[in-house]
Amino acid sequence: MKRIAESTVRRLSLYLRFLEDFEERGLATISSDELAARGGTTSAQVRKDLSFFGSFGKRGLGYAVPELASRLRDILGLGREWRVIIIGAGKIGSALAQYRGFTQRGFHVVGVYDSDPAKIGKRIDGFSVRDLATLERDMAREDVDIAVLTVPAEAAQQVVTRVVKAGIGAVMNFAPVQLQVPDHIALKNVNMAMELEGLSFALANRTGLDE
Amino acid sequence: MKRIAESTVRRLSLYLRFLEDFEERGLATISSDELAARGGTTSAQVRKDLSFFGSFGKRGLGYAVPELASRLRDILGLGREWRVIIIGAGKIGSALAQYRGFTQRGFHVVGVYDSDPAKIGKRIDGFSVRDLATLERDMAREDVDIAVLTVPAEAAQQVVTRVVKAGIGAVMNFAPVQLQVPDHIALKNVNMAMELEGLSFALANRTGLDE
DNA sequence: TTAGCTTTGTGAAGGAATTCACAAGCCCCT
DNA sequence: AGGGGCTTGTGAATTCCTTCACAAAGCTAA
Repeated sequence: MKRIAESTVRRLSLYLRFLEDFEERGLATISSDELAARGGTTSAQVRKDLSFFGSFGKRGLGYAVPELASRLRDILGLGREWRVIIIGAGKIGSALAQYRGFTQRGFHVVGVYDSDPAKIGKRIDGFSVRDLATLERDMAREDVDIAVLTVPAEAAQQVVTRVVKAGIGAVMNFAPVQLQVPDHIALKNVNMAMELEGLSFALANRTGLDE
Repeated sequence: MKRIAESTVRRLSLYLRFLEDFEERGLATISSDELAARGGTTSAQVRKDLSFFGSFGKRGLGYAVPELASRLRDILGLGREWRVIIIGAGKIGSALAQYRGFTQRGFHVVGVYDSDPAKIGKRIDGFSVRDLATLERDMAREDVDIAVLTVPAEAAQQVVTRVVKAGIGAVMNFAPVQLQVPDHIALKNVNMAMELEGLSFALANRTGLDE
């Protein structure tokens, strides 16, 4: 398959959310134009994005809402449950562990880890925080697809090396460092400070930057 | 000034973090090559990014670490304090209110709001959660630069309209909706679900997508 | 002072993503 | 059955971003 741009995948994700909205409201079809208006993009962009994966619409009519939603879920791999561990039971890690949006979209948190003895054993939303030392043993026992890293920046590289070695497929990194991982591992960085600095730049330079 | 790409600003933010690292360790100069290696990019990219704002290096030598760091802070508007309000005192909002990284980089949280009577008045890390109804009155009294939105998706557009009307300059939106704001308002979306779906896509399609 | 090594700054080239624009297809109405 | 009105799917054009490649400059050492 042709390489799909990151930006395309992000938009597919957006489209899906709108489609689910429409689905709930019982609408049968939607046009690329309507989808575009919701997502702040253009109808050509919507059609191009979808065209990478096939042609799902009917000319003159638009897209069948439930069908397109279902196709997008397939494309995005949301048909199955992904098993997630959260490493780092601090503020952010705990908030994420309790975040309902995860489960709603098929991301099932199976474990929360920390290396701080004060946190190990604590209960967070039904999970008992596990000792990071047992990570490898646990991962050998239970399948884990995605690791969410909410550890301090200094520890992040070391931890990611461990989860990669233990066979993780994807990593979501909240630490403000650029992690080194092998090419076949999917890596996403979420960096609050960087986002804020983007806003700061815009404010300082009075540039609108609506995404 | 020429329009600066979003991606460039993100990288500047990264570079700055590395420079601060180097600064702490007392290194005097750094080359575009070293900066690039840290940031997972190329030296040409680093030089091009910087070139939009001037020429800060010395040929044959590289960049003076403290000087470049200081220039980047200026460019990113980190020389001053930005005043931030958080709207939505749920899990994520509370975690952000307590997030030290904000203050460390000059983002000063001046208020936390909610409209739920059960949350109003509660203390979060030194703040008493304010009634959202008083938003406009408060904003007229105290300068606010940035609003962080951690409200439910259904409420987000309505709330953003209010803060924009009240004179906000920038918005960081955690709700999984695409907000409509005037062109002159800077808007950043942080969307956990979208990031996860990016990973899901990568896993489902076995595509490495190191950013 | 000059030669040799290094690294910047930047036009030009190349590549990637978005937008344009239109033929092809579908539906409805008469 | 044919015409009119819409909307898709997609090559081509365009715009935006990254990479190349090299002249210009600085430093060191002899």
